[in-house]
Amino acid sequence: MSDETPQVGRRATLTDVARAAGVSRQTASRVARGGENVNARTAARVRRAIKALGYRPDPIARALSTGRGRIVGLLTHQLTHQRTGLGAVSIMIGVEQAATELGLGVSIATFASFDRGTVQDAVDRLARAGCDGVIFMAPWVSAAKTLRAVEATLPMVATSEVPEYDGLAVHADAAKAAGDVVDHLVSLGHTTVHHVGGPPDWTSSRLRLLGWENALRRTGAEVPEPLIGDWTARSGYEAGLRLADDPSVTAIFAANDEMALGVIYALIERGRHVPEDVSVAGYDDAPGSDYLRPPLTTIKVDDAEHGRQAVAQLILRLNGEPPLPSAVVPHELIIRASTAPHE
Amino acid sequence: MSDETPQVGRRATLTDVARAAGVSRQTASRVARGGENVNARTAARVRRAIKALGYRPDPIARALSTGRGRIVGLLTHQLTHQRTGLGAVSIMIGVEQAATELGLGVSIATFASFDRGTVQDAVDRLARAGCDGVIFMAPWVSAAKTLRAVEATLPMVATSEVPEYDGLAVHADAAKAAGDVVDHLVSLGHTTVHHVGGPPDWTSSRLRLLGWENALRRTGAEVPEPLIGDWTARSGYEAGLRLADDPSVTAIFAANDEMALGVIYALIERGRHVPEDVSVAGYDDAPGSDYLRPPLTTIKVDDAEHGRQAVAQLILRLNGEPPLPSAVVPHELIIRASTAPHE
DNA sequence: TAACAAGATGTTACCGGTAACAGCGCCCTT
DNA sequence: AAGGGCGCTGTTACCGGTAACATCTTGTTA
Repeated sequence: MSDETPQVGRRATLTDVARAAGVSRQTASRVARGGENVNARTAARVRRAIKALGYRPDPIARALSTGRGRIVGLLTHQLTHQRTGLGAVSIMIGVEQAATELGLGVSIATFASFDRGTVQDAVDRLARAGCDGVIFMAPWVSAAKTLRAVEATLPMVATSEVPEYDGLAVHADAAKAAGDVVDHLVSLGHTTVHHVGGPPDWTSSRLRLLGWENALRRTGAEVPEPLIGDWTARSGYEAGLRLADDPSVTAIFAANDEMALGVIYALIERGRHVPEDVSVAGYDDAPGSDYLRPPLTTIKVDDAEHGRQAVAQLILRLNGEPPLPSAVVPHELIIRASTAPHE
Repeated sequence: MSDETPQVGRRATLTDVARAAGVSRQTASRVARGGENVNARTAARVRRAIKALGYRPDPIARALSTGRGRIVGLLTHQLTHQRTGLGAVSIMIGVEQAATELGLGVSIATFASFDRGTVQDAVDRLARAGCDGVIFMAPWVSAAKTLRAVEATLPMVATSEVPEYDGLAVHADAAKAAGDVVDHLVSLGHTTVHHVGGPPDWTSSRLRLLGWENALRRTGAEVPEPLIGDWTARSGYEAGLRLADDPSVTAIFAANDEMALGVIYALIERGRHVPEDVSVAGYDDAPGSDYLRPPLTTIKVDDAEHGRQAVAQLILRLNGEPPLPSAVVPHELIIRASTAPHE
């Protein structure tokens, strides 16, 4: 094994390359980055040396020198339940895929509570870690101030719509999706649709509720008082108990699949059949929702694509280019057996 | 606003602190790190300057200088379904919590397929990003070689047991957990327990199957041929169809909740009641499994704790200290209505 | 043919830390 | 009183890159 075998011993540096190619470090650096203003013959020689030595630039040194780390920060919270969990991990994977494709690293920071200080700590960690920009999974409604504070620290893209915040955000059109669910149920002959919403301080709750309400209004249907859950099946169950004994309830839209599960449980427990007596729809297309009894009508969003689009927007932002106008993640209404014609 | 207001303008550096305190940069550095061999009075002066200027060390510069990045790498794959998805995100959160507590950053890299090259690329990315060590979520059986390759690049802790790999790993005792399920079913009067396993190249499949088999053997029960699924509810459904018509089947243990869902769907479709005719148990305690009909008996593992323990082991490893012997994540059998006495 | 622009390369300094070593004062030995 | 060790502090160099500027060729133009 010769001294120059790649991967053995100390990693090759630019200085090694320069020496091997008989040029200055600076010239080697120029070639390594793309070779502007370098003679073709020289460049070829340097490239040969790079290959022979297995040289790869050290991102840390580069970051120190340029002040830019070529790292995307991922800021997310620690709730582990369904809504956040599975969607979040898919978004993360999308982010990582897109970032890697662009040669960027990904650092993560999480926060346990939604208050300003905690979040700011997390952003600071990312900033100090050399992140050039942040993708912020900020799911709660009153995040506007926090978002502005984060944006002041680092360029940012949010992964949800946030009221009173007009910075960059990539998101699915949750209100439209909720409207699709309502339209579907109305078209099945239901005169109105009841709603079991998520916690009011969550953006997704708010938008799903809004979309539900607007769609009902649009069709001229009565808008019943919504019930509020906390995303868990148990809270869905409790809401379901309250709806089960009201014979005018024939269609229920739960803001996520888990709560839909609880709703169905309660309905059945009270002797009402799904979907014969009551149609139930969810949101998220959680794994397994196709083999519930009955299989659940729900909304599916491509979360990985969500993550990829967020990175795309962030990169444009970092390069000072105008954002893509099309940054809305597509959704799809998946109709299954939990919703059926009324009467 | 004075020049010294923290957070305004350029971040304070060690040089700024040194100048403000009237000492050399080196002394300032010593104090910033803990103040060995520094006069108490001097140290106090430096600390005051640090506070006044809002100085915080730059991890990048430190990493360049020391060669250690104070970053934990998180290596995981891109499958988004249940088993990986939700468990993975919880482990990640645990990792991030523990790392943050220790003042470490977290970088992630994902890989799309299990082949050596792809995984090695991902580790390399982490290595170049300044990670000191890696937590590797390597869920497949034949990973031993890959693990050794990763370990050769960076100190590593795996989050699953891997056959023929004797490096550090933190994991739940999946075989024991599977045994607990079987024991529970046997104690209910079932003469044997059928199994719907996950893909054979997954460690968790293998261990759950092994634990199931051993427990049956131990109790002297017959060991029926296991059926193999792919973690999805659909595959559980298909397995369920094959078991449904065999009257000797009275208890089924599925290797995850999603497949259990499919199994139950098939059984009911074929007119067999759960749990009256057939008991079904799953694994994972997926959100909502408490409001399935019937609520699902399953195994719950504290994934966040899993992540925390992995970090703890990694840190010991990095410091050259002996690993904790107790690195087994506890699990819990959760008994619900999907399992019932036989006869 | 002198002047000058553009291309190619090298030199120097710097990013913000840390390590290694040198120097200085002081107290304690002997 | 000289020597030695210790506590504290400063100096210098280095980590692996990049930016800014200087220098030296060329080829082009007036």
